[in-house]
Amino acid sequence: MKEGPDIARVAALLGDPARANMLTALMSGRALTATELAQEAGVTPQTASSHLAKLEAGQIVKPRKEGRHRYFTLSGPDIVEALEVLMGIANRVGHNRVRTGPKDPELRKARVCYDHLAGDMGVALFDGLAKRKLIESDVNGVALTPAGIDFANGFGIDLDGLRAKRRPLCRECLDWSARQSHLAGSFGAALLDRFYDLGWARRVPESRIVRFSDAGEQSFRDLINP
Amino acid sequence: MKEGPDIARVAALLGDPARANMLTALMSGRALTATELAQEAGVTPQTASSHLAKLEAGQIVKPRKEGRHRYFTLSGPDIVEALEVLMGIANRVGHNRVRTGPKDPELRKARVCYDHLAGDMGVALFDGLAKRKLIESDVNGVALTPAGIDFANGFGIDLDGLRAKRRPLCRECLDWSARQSHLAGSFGAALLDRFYDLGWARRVPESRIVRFSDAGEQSFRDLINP
DNA sequence: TTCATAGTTCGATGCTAATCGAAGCATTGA
DNA sequence: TCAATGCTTCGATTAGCATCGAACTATGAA
Repeated sequence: MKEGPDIARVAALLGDPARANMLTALMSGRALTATELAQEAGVTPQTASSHLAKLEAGQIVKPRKEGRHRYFTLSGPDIVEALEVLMGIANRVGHNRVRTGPKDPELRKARVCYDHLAGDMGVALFDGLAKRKLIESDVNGVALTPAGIDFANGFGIDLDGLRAKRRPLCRECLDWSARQSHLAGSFGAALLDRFYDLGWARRVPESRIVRFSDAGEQSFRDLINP
Repeated sequence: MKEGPDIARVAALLGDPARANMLTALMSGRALTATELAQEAGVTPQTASSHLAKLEAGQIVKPRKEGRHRYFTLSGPDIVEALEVLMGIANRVGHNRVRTGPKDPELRKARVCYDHLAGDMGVALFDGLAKRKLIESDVNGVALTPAGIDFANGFGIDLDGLRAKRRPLCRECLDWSARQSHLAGSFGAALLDRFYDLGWARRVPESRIVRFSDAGEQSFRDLINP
């Protein structure tokens, strides 16, 4: 008999198109209701309910009851990690969904990865901050330099507040479309929040796309390439 | 319509018990023949052939023809990464098939997990490095401390060379015989290579067992418990 | 109370895929 | 040439499961 963790059981849960669509939608970081997830997956509420029951039993998602809604979130960061790795593989071997809609180019350019910026602009942000020596990447991972700390404070980010949380400040996250690192962690999330607040960009509803205004994109370019 | 990489297709390939068994066996890093993989998976050669054809079409494994054998290997380090992440999730949510660990005591003591050390000694290595504060583990994973970087350089490991690769330097890999973490990633692999080079240990052919010499084991104990 | 919405359960259906026996190639060795 | 081994293809069987219509429960609003 085989020993060890039963990866087939977990992988099978991620291996159904409808469930994969739901989980991908949850990577936006928002909690979604059962009905919303049904729409995301393109199935009826009954089918979605069956899938969600399976995902819940397998502890892939966590439900939270609120009024007559049930909101679902991913059960942990390891799920996000697994989905990202699988996306990387699917991308490498060319398993892309055949019908690449009009959204695809926008998605590759700038999208939200859980709560931080990914896509070409996410990678550009990471590289730009590194080139300006605001972040520094050593064997431990990424960290803010002293200059980076000054920058963050000047940019309106409450670093002390972020540090109080358990979550790491900076973290690399591999981008499936660009195949390079972008900036994750609470600092990465805070940066994206500031972009929203400054009006540089906004979320396109019902998708993971982050759309920059012309002026916002110019400001962004100035930021990373002064 | 949905956009992005088709993770369901990849996940479904990993989501069948027979295929998952084969892939887990290939994590030993050795190339295995179709018949060997059939035995590992506990299915007949015909069934295994069908599975291998699917895995090959999905570019999860790579075949290499040699005489009248076909040797299979995993198609890339990202596959290993995916399997490791899935193992971590499966363990976290308690999806274990485990009743008993590896029966062979030697296998339980020290074996290779793809390319790094697993088993009791793998766990001891992880704990020892942590106790010496050479590695540090936070919510997002493991990382080398500054002292760890010095140690690695002094131990003959080319960290800059390792970092040039896309593969993560440090990663926790859950040990299913000891049920604790051992050290994976390129640094974990480099450590095991050094053990071989230093003559501390060698691979037992035709198995995943790593056999330490008496002197080698003593040096290993000194390393992790100075 | 009555109606509307959110979500689930049940049952039927239909499709996919895993499995293995039997037979067929292909390579190697005698 | 013949036999043995490694592996694949074919065909039939089976089981699981995704799907949805219909009916049911629960919450909230009028």
